[in-house]
Amino acid sequence: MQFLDFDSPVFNYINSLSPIKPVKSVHFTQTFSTLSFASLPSVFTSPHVSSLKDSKFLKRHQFSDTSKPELTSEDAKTADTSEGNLKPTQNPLNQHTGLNSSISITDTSVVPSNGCSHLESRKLIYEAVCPDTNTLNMVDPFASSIPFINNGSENGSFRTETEIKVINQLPHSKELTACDWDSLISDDSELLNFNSPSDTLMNSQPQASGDNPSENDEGMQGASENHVTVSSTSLNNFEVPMDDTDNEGGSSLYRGMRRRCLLFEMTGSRRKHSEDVSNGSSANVPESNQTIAPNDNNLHPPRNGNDSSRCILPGIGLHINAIASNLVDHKVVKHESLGSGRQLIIAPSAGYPSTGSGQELVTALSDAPPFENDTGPAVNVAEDAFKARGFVVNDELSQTENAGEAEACKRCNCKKSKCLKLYCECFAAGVYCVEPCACHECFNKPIHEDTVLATRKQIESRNPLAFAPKVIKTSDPMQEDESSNTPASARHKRGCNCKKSGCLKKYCECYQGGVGCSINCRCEGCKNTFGRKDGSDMDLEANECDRNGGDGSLPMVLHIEADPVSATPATPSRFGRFGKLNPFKGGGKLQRVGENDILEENNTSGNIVKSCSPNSKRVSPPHSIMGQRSSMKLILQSIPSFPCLTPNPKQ
DNA sequence: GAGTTTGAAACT
DNA sequence: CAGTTTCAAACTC
Repeated sequence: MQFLDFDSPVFNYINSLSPIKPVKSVHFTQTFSTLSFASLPSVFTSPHVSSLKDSKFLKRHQFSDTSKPELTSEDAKTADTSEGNLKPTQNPLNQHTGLNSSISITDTSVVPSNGCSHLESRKLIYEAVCPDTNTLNMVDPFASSIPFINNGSENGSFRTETEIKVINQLPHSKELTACDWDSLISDDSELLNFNSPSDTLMNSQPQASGDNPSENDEGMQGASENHVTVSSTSLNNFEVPMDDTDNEGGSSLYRGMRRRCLLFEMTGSRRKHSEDVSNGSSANVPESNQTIAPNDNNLHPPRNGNDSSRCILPGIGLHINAIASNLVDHKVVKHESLGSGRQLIIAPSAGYPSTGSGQELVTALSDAPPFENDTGPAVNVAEDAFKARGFVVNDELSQTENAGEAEACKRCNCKKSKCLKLYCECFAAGVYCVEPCACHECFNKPIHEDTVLATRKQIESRNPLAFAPKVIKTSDPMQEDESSNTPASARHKRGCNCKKSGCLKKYCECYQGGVGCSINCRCEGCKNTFGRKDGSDMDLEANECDRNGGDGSLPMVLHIEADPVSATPATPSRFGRFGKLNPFKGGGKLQRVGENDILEENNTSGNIVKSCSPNSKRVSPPHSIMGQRSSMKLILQSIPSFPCLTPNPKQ
């Protein structure tokens, strides 16, 4: 905001577009962040998840990678040096923001700053497809959200209804169901709101993020130097050059948002770059993948991939480990992010977050000042930010962060699997291995993206839920047992098969996931403190939780109330990561995890995500964020609800 | 840090 | 689908 010249034509223009005032943008920021998280919808990878999904993933994850990856050593240097300037790629912001960009009044025609017109076309198609792929939505947390985001981002502008319509008209668009788009478009007002914030962001935000230097080298430079070009409305253009002076302070929020956006965009941009550069790096990717992910093709590993902190792979479901990792990553982000914020990208998970999450973190950090109530130490701020975002962040998370640095640093140690099997925690969690990993002959790196994706596909073909979150909340009456109201209501998707551990050690996935055993378990001598297979001892849970709470070693479990519509198990974790919810139902509003109040308030909608830690501790919503709630809601809605729940086998 | 245990994942 | 093998995390010392 500060950077913005309120008097500038651009600003005026923006104002005219949106009722929202810049000042409020802050809230939006969070909201936005939330979106990011939210972006991931649910999740289960369904068998359908096709390449599309993958592709999306790739993009995402590129985002994540982007943070570093894009930067070549050279870039990195420049970026770093310039970082002060906020390398921030305008692109990211711009593109990404596009999402928000209501402003984006944009012409659909706008060519992304990136300049990849053809890409865009692809993207368009892709977008169209995405909506369809309910499956995607369902399946890939990343994917679902991504499409929109990416689209917007890639295109550099968010599509307005008109745009959307146009898209529909596109050849591929036919795949889209009208409903899908409708849902997307459905609420203009909301959309506007949503956008407006972003607009603000756009304007206000400097591109601090250096996230995608590569991507936007041009854009960025231009952006930084230039001022917003409203004309095309493309976000990219739109961007206001925040000059180097990114305000670290207030703008920081925006910055965070941007980053997220950037991440998404980055993917796309990355891909573009990668295309240029690589083609062959990766080995064999099934055509399907390629076709599906037009952009995916040549992924560039950001520098080897090593640099990239974990990159989230597309569409992978949450993994118990992932959760922990995420936590860890987040933490890391905090520390690092404070500085430049690039590092943040790490989203885990999945993560989801991935990416999103990672960014979120970043955002949080950077944003922290604005949000933070208490302004405590950076850490606190970050945590607050998390909570504020409604992340899955729950106490557990906090605990984990506090306690678990070691945990956070955990990485895989694969010797023979090449990190391409589910044995590998990183791979299973949908993230690339990073340097901290002690793996040998690791193929789970961006550089081998194609291989990774191909392997993923293969595994999914064998078991569609292989990458689905392992712990899910079952509201299914059938499965639900007495424990249903407790965190234990979450259950391991497959159940454990413990023979000797008594389900009291982390060998047991149920225990590890902080959930009780269920009828799905074949365990012997179950003593799971979170809930025995027979349903007894739930009372122990509380105690256990408390105990565990201390170490925070156990992953938190999100509870998602069963969505009648989506039979898919809501993956707690995923949601948590991405914060998205089931967009499926029309109007369903996503709730922030952990904010019980909100949940209650919005319960009517039906889809609710709750975050619970195994501890059952209640997560208290950030006080300061109240205003944000509304924004979140807006966001949620503004996020296109995924049209069809029905899995679209066809990608 | 090395070795053992464990159970999921993968294979047959 | 069941049995076996492989694998890497969790655990123990």
